[in-house]
Amino acid sequence: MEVILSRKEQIEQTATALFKNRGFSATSMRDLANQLGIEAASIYSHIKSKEEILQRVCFRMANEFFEAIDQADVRNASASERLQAAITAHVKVLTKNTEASAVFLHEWRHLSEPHHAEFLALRNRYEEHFREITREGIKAGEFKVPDEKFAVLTILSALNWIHTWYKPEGKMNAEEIATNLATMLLNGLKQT
Amino acid sequence: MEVILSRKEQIEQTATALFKNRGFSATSMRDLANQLGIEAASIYSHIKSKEEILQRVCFRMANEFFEAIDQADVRNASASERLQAAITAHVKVLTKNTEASAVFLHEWRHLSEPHHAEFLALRNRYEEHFREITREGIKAGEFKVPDEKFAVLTILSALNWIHTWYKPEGKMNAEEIATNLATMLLNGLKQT
DNA sequence: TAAATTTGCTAACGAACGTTAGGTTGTTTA
DNA sequence: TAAACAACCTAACGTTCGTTAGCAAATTTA
Repeated sequence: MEVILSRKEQIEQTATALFKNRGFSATSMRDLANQLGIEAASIYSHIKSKEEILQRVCFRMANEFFEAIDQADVRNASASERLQAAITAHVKVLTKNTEASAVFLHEWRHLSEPHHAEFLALRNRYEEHFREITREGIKAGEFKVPDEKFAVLTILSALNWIHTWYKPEGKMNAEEIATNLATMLLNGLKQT
Repeated sequence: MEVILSRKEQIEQTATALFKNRGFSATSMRDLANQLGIEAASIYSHIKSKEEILQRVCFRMANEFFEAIDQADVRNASASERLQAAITAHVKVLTKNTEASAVFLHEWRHLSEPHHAEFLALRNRYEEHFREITREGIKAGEFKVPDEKFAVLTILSALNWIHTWYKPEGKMNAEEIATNLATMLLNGLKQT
């Protein structure tokens, strides 16, 4: 199933890989052009600036994460079930595109204002979704944990390393990874 | 208790803060000089190159992490107790110096060869310590987890986010954070 | 007090950077 | 078939980069 990419999408994809491996600042437009087999100046027929690429990747991924947990959220379920669903959704987005995820997680700080602030607000809103579920679980007595902020940071931290080692051809598929992680982390919340 | 720093140590410390906040590549020698109140060229009276600073920080931290788990390791103890000790030691190093920890965790990839390879070998040896404990715990039936590599990656991932939010003046001190995290993560390993 | 060391300066180097201007070629649309 | 567009080129711009050379002043050591 070959997907035909426009030149602009090719540039974005190649840049994403470079941004993941070397970082945004350490990737030059000449590096990127070289990888594409064209001249650096030619890239500017398709994009406005180097930062525009970063912006597009960061905000597209933010959207994907939001859509994933929105679709996965089941009302009228226990906090455990809801958190399990959110974790699974998060892991699926992470594993579906590890390179863009890495950029989303690490390179956003090179965004200039106002995009930088806007990104942080989005991220906070995303994390708030997890905090809300966790708070409910604490209130209902499902989770025994001193602080929901602390718990959520720990959970997301554990998840957000996946992009460094996940390979589609590895022995665990995304589903299994999600299940294992969700089980492990939920058990951690339940005990005292 | 004011510690008197040599000029070289001042440079290293200031550079570490900048490397954490903006990244190695996005920090220029002129930025660093400006922060120190001197000219960029003056820095070269004390160090050989920009990368030398990065090398010193990365390998000094690697040493600190090794020393911490070596001192903390208690033989003739259960895997749970040993892992608890290792987690606590790791967290203590992380919280004692969040800036150098951030550089250690994220900026090492800008090391050139052979330092880059040497660093990765050290990191692998460090993680092997955790894997060995976890393997033993699985064998002894203490931990119910499908794969020790997976478990260790998850544990260290959860720990290695601390530097982004930990503040010495926050409501949890390093000891409490370590205890909470160790409890949570160990419980995650024990259940099925 | 003489010598050595530390700490800083100004000036400048060559290289790399993101980006623009202006043009050519081939393909698609009206 | 003419016009519009997509995709790329060469050449060059102004800026910033890490770093070196050579020198000056202050402080420490012998």
